[in-house]
Amino acid sequence: MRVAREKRREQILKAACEVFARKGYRRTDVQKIADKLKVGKGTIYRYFPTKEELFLSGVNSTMQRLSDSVLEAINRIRDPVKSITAIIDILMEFCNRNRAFIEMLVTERAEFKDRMDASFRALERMRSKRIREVIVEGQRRGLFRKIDPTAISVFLVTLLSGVFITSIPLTDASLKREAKSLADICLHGIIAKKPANKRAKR
Amino acid sequence: MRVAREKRREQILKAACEVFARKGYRRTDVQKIADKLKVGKGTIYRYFPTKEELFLSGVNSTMQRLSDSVLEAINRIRDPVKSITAIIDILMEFCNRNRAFIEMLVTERAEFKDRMDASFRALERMRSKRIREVIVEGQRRGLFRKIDPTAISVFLVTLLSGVFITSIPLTDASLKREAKSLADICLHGIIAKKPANKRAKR
Amino acid sequence: MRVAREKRREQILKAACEVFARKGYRRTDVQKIADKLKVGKGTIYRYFPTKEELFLSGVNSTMQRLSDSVLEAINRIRDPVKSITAIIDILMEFCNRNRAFIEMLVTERAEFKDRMDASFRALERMRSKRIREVIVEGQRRGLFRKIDPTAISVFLVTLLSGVFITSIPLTDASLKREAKSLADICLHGIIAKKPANKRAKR
Amino acid sequence: MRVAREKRREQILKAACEVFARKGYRRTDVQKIADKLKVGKGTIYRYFPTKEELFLSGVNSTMQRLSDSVLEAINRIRDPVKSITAIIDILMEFCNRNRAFIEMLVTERAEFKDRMDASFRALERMRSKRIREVIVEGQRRGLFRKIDPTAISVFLVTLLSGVFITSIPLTDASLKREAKSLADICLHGIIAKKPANKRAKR
DNA sequence: TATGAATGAGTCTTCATTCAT
DNA sequence: TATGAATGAAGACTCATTCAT
Repeated sequence: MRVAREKRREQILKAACEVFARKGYRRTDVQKIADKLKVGKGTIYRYFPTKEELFLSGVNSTMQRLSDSVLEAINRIRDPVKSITAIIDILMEFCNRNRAFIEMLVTERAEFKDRMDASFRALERMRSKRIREVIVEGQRRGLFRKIDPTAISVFLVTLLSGVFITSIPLTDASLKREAKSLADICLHGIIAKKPANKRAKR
Repeated sequence: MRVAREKRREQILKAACEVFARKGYRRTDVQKIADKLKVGKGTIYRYFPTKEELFLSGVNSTMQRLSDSVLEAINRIRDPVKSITAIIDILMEFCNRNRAFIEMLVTERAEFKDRMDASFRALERMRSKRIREVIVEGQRRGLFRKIDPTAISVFLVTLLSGVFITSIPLTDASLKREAKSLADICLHGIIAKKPANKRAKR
Repeated sequence: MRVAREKRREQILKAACEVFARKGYRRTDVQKIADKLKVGKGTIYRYFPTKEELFLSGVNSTMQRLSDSVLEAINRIRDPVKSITAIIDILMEFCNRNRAFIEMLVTERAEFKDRMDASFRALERMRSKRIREVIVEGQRRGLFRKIDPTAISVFLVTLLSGVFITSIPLTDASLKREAKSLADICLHGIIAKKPANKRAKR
Repeated sequence: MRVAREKRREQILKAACEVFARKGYRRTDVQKIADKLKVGKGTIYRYFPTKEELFLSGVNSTMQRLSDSVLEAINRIRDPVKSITAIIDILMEFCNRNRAFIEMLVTERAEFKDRMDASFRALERMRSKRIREVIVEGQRRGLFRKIDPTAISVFLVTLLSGVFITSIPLTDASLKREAKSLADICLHGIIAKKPANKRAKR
């Protein structure tokens, strides 16, 4: 069945992501992706020169989407506190929606260490650079504690990475709740603030 | 070269972990492990029935070690605040020491989802159960904020998972420093605590 | 782009020969031929039922041209000595002009042994039959040595075959020169003719 | 069935040459070679990393043998005239004995133009260099006509190349006869030497 | 017990050919 | 008539596992 070029490309990418996500890169037979689409194996190779390219295309396009929405939120929201909350929110939602994809991403790290880390790290660096800006701005406004901004940024990236890989299927409602509590603890910590005199003694 | 059975088993396990860690499960050729040990391939199969078994044995034994030292710390330390700090510390040190292994673990998730998640989740559940106990105890003593203990436990597991995968090579000194700052933010949050009247408004 | 059927056929044949010559039969992708002509792949199949047929058509038509010009020369030239010279000349010029094609022919032998040798040998037999006639005529007139005409014919065919495959790019001038010296040695041999008494002693 | 390493290598090379010779490089399925040896396909890949390498190894080892025996003859024989005869003789015998291989060689030229021509041309150059020396020596002794030695060498190489590809199965006896007549014509030419009265006496 | 040669199922990739548009 | 998207058979190569020595 003939289909417009760009559309077919999208179809293949989507199906491939699903199968890769479910089985992992190595265990995925290109034939399986073809079967899923009820398409000949050759068709897939008309659109992507190798299995690897297919995989990486899926990864990159999804990563781009994520990165874009995080950056957009940071740029849109003026309040640093809300920015932090928003980032956690967006990431959790993304992870929940793309659970399968995340699995894929994780695999990829091991498989494509070399070829991938480039684009991967690039995104990461950009992300943490923006996050750092948010932090510095928050400190400037006296909203955030005056500790090394890098330490905060490392903390956030670590937490966000954790969100990335621990994703458990959640309903929309419980997702919101969980994102909220994560942000809350992230912002206020675990320790009870001793009322009058004694602050957290550290 | 004849060696006591148990010792040889350990040797193989160690070499296997190293190679698996570097190349990933699929990309690791059993021959490579044999080469590394200067041993025939058949020898390896005399100790482990399949490649998969070899891999899983490596994972389990290492995970067990990690789990043990975390639990030991929790059991030993009576102060909940110090427990939190200690857990982060231990985990970071472990991850720093076993970077290669972590890579392996990560791969594994995708590869062995079915066979592995059992033992994996078991550890995780146990770990978060103990962490939960620490939290509840902390709240009982008025040290921790009175919020849903599950929320805190989820927060901590998420953060620790992040530690798990974002591991970057660190010197012992900087490792300590980073663990400390992570624990600090974890405990006190990001928000500046407005002194007298105004609390963090969120 | 509509073109008269016969003309289009020629175009395809020409392009195909060039590509086949450069890459060899197996390594030639029909797509490449289509690309070269800026034509759809299907179009080619409208003119030639299979890739093999396309290839063989190219071979046959070129071989026919060569064979025709050799025979024409033999028929036109009445002097057997000049005939020999002419044959060498024509062949060398042909090989020089169709170097790429020759490569193709050579490949073909291995690829199409069965289907091809028929037409190939046919030409060869015909050619050597004519050459034999030239020789016999030369002997009748006392121009050629009275040795087994078959031996001479075998010698010539062998030499000509050598010309066929050793073709090196030559300018027109050096081609002429080389053809001349080849013919010269072919006619007079290598051995110095001892003047007075001692003839070539063999 | 286990076999000594070197011996197995030879077996594979031999079988491969035969199959390649019969079917051509491209049409040969490595499986076929394995079948012929009643061996697993993997076994072949234990000895030769790729099909191409297997092919080239066969070519090179045989070419080496040929080149060696030609050079040996040239070095051994002191009489330039006999050298010429010997070269033709050796080559014809070699071609007759290795007909299948020759087919393979011919294919190779087209398939491996780049990778192969190196070793091919090297041999060729070496061979024609030695042949040239024989010619110059013959001229020095007044045995050969005083024409450009390069012309003679080109003539001989062309003729020998022709021998190479026109090989037709021959009995030992007819082979000897044919080699003899080829050398004879090569040495004395076709033209009858009209002295005074006596015709070419042969 | 230790070895490494042998095996062949499993996969990626190519490309001649078909056929809906 | 011309096209080029789709197809799937064919074939190179890998590597876990077996087993004779």
